[in-house]
Amino acid sequence: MKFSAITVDVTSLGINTPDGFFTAHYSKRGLARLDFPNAIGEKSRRESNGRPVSAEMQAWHKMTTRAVREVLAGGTHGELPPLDLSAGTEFQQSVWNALRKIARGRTKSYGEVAAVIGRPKALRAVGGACGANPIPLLVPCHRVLAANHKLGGFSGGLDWKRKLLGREGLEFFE
DNA sequence: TAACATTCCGCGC
DNA sequence: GCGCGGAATGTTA
Repeated sequence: MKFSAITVDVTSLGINTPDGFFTAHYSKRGLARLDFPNAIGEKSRRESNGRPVSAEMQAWHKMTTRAVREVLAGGTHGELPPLDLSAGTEFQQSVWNALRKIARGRTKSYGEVAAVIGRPKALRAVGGACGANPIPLLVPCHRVLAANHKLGGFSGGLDWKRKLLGREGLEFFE
């Protein structure tokens, strides 16, 4: 089931946090992507395209900003803007949906997540879906560990995963 | 077809 | 217990 990429104009807005400058991308449907500060050429960090941002989008960005800061501080995020997950396949969306149900400070293994969505043997694919997750932090892909309670991997860098888990109170990973 | 952010089993240490 | 090698596994580009 594929959906060839439609071109949707997205607006990029920055989020300044004690941990760096995140970038949020919004489509008409909601928050479509969230980028870590990290990284490689720190791509485009331009704020919107010069054009005024709609009131609705400003409201979304306000929620996103607050949510990101709260998560970084180790708390629970409050209200979130609508998430635009239309970029993912159905399988990926069901995985991301399952991830959102993991409470703060809790973890699941890739196998458990696979079982939750009714495909116990697709555990390997769950890993792939996590890697494709466009909205880390808000979709807590960092709470998924390997079965033996090992870290597994993380797109944004394993140090992030450790840091986030540590701030949620899992002292094991400090 | 060839990757994988997996997991399980059997080794040897 | 820990680490390594190898095999089976579902989804994706």
